[in-house]
Amino acid sequence: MEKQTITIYDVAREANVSMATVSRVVNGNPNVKPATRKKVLEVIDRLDYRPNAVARGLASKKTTTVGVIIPDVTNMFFSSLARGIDDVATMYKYNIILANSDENSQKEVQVLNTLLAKQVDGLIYMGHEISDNVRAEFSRSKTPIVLAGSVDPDEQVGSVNIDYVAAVEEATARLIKTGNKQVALVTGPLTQPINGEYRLQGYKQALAKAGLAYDESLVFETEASYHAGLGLFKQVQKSGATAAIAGDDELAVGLLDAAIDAGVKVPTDFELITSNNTKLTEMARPQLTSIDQPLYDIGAVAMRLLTKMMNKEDIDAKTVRLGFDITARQSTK
Amino acid sequence: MEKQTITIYDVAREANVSMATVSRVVNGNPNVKPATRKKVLEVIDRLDYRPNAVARGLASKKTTTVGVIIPDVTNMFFSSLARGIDDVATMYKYNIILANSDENSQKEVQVLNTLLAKQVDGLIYMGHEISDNVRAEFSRSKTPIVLAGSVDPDEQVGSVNIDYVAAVEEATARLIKTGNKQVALVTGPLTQPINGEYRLQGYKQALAKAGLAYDESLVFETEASYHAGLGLFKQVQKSGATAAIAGDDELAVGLLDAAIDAGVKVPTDFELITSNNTKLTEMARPQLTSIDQPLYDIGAVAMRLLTKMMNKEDIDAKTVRLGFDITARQSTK
DNA sequence: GACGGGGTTGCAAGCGTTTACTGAATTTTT
DNA sequence: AAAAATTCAGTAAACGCTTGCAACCCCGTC
Repeated sequence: MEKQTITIYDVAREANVSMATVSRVVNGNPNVKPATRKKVLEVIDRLDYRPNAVARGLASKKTTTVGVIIPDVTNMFFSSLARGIDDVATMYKYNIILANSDENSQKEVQVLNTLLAKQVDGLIYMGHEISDNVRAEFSRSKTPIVLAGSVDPDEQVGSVNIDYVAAVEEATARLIKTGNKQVALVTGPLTQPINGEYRLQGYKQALAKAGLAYDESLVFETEASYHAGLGLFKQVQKSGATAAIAGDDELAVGLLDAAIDAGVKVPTDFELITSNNTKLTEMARPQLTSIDQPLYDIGAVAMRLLTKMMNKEDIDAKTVRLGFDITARQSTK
Repeated sequence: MEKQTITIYDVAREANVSMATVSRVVNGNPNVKPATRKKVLEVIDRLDYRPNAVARGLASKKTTTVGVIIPDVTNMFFSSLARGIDDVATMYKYNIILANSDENSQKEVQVLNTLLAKQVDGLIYMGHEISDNVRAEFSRSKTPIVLAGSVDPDEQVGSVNIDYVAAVEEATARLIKTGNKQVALVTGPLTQPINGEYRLQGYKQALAKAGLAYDESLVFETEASYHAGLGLFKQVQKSGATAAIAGDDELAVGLLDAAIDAGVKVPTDFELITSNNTKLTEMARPQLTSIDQPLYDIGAVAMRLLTKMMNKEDIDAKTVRLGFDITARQSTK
């Protein structure tokens, strides 16, 4: 004897009204006499009725669920964004289907399809590189999509981020101002626009403005991970650089730890600025000076933007650029 | 002119078969002649048909979606579990609805209800304390539930974790062996069974076996956060403790950083063992010795267990206890 | 006291699939 | 070669809810 799930019919019967009426009170439709509403509400409460969201979704063509594609929840950068996303999603009564992609375009396409099959009302994409396949899916689908913390040269979909060019330029300038003639740029793959186009450009601009020549051997392309940083420091040091901009916090901590392990004093002998201002920057010793992009807010704003799109409200701008700061800590003079 | 979404009917018509047949091929039902299957598949491909998961869910009463309640994605401990969960979920064709609860029982109940309304096939709960409200919802619902990385004295639902008593006992013993007469235990709220019952018990057992008296003033109850650790170190030091067991990695890093900031040498003057072996333990300097609970695996196994429950397979044990280790690093002698 | 209307409520048609059940076609038995 | 068993495919009834439309009730009006 399974406990029979109770439906809108059961409520209707018990309350002596039609299911349409029950549906109306459940949905807050004003066309219900207060007395009736009260009666129905009581029955709902008594029967512990809980509307079946799947049936609702089928009938209304809205699932109040959005898909979120994330490279890796375990990465603070993305989990911070995710937290912002989830909080405003909750605020607007949406739920989030979270799917890890490992930045693997095949998985991304795969995930994108199951998400669309599940009829999500919207989609938030995080990741540093939008492959052609993914881009194709984006333009084919008419589901609203917003990029969070990602840049995309062709602005097909919504997106929220900061001005990475300006941020890196400012950070680099700062390092130059404290006397560093050779500043290294250490980032993830240059194929990712955020690195290969934006950060690199900001870096070059700062150099140019300071009258310094651009030296390719000071640009290090690696994986954005702690271990990559740890392993790369020696080379960075060998290049003659006395300071570095890191494109990722874990990467920066790796660099920092390697410096410490090698007996290099930070910031005295080597200065370091990182990019994401996650908790890690505070936890490191010395604490890391960082470009402060408001991760949580980026996620939050992205989700907010998405709600507007799902609501078909007018959007003033499909891409929102949030402000950034540079938080000075102990890894710079 | 909106692009009309195409349904199973469209496919059926184009392929000159009934929708039932299309449904069969989509679901891999063997009762379809190969030739027919091929024909249908071609049409599906040509029309770019994608089965509507919501309709499927309604008809089949399965959503291939599981709910995951997490205190905070931003916390490495939980995000590591989440990653394990998502990976095996994906492996078994499930998706995950992720909801942050902030360990707030009101939010938890709230979330639990929307998750159940969405007809998730199963539920994974993370959190250190199961409030009575939540427990009540658990026993009322007939949806399979598994706790990941959480302990619950009354074993109503499935759960996957390690033997926290033994782990802390071993860690404490280790600290005692290296000569510490006064070992502090620094954890989150003692109201959480994992702290107030398990860890504390393990701690006491180690003390007892070493013939040391239990001293309440060496037990510190705080919030499991970096800042809490940072602020608490002075008190810990004042208590006379020369070593500590921390119940959380961020907390431990806080303690460690405060020690460094105060000029206390770790491990020479103060030894520290933490509990979760997240990436943080490697990133800290000195690196943190830690109880090594296999977070990813706990998540993975929890999800695996859940799939079995959803499948109504026989379960040998509702609660599985994974092994643990103690990874020695630089914060202990 | 018949009439016009707004406020309420019920009816019933979907929403896009799954899945008994049935029936026809084909193959296997005997 | 007829009977029995299989295979393959179609019919139609759910699944639980939303929603346009129609019907009804109750007032205030004239």
